[in-house]
Amino acid sequence: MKRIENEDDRHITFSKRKSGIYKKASELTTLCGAEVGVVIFSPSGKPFSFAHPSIDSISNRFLNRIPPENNDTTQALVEAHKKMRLDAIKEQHNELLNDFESEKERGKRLEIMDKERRKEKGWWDVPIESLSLEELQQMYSSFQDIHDNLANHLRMRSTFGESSSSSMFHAGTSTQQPDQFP
Amino acid sequence: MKRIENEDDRHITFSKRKSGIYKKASELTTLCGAEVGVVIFSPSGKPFSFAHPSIDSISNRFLNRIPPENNDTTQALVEAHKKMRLDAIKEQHNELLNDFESEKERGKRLEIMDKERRKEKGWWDVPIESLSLEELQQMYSSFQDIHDNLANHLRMRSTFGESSSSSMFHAGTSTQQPDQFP
DNA sequence: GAGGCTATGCTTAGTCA
DNA sequence: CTGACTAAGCATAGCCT
Repeated sequence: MKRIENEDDRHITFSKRKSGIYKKASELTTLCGAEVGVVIFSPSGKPFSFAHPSIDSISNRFLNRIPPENNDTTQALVEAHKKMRLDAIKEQHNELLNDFESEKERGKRLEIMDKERRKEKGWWDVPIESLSLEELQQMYSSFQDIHDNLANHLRMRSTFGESSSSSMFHAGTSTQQPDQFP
Repeated sequence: MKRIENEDDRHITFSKRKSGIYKKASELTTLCGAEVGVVIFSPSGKPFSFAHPSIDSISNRFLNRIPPENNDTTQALVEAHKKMRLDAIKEQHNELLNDFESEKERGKRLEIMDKERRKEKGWWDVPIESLSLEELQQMYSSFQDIHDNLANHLRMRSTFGESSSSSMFHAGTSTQQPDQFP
């Protein structure tokens, strides 16, 4: 499976397969009741897209809104869209563009904050769900080290009392020594 | 062709066909050099997505910008019915919405991580020497809990495991890779 | 939930209109 | 760019682990 070099063949294949994907997508919606959106850029950069039940429904779902109307058939939606006045679409388009831009900037801001906080606060303060298996394993062994560390400390204290000399020992500064997970 | 009524069958079909669509999409990119993005909501409302080369690349292309960083690795983030053809503005409109949704999804993800991180104030990052024996013991058992928690998590993952290796598909939980641990 | 298996039917490449 | 046609190949429903 590799790139089709002949230009005409490539275009034909693109068109046919695009239709094929649209069909698969619609079948998924009818069979499973899923909502599907597809965006495709042709090799020449032309944009195509498909969505069911409608773009609005899918975007509303993203925006946690209640769909204003959800009983429309796809055909009806297509007709409705065709009937929409050009300037109305353009207006919405521009509005969306603005929203998209601010949303994108917000995302960037959050991401930067995220990274900075991670630097400040340390590697352990991360939601477990978002970690890969390897990262989780590393975290596990790191905590094991800390755990052992604390155990030693407790043992020392209860044996020799408060005689700790090194003043600024932090629990979390243990060195990483990846152990095998049982 | 109609909705599958049996719930189990419907879920299985959904999962298989989703993979099928992802495959078709990736084939389209390799055969024709197209860029494809797919967003799917399962019948239960769970979001899935697929994109090649990446969501960012596609949205940047749409915004006529030069991609800030173009890693060709396939990423996960994000189909159909009889073919319907839309005019160029409608298509652009849809694409913008799709990209907007993806961006929103990403923002939401980051925000959730942010909140979760805010909740926990890093209570363990305290000099051990400054703790009383009692506090130290509490800390010890807390770390034991975390430790056990991680162990459970690891066991669950390695048993029922998310198919974490194939990076092309993801279940909408997170695409964010945390920084590497020390 | 994931993956293997098989018969069936659908999709596709190639070609022409 | 779309439609039709055919042979070959692929996806999938259903069933099982």
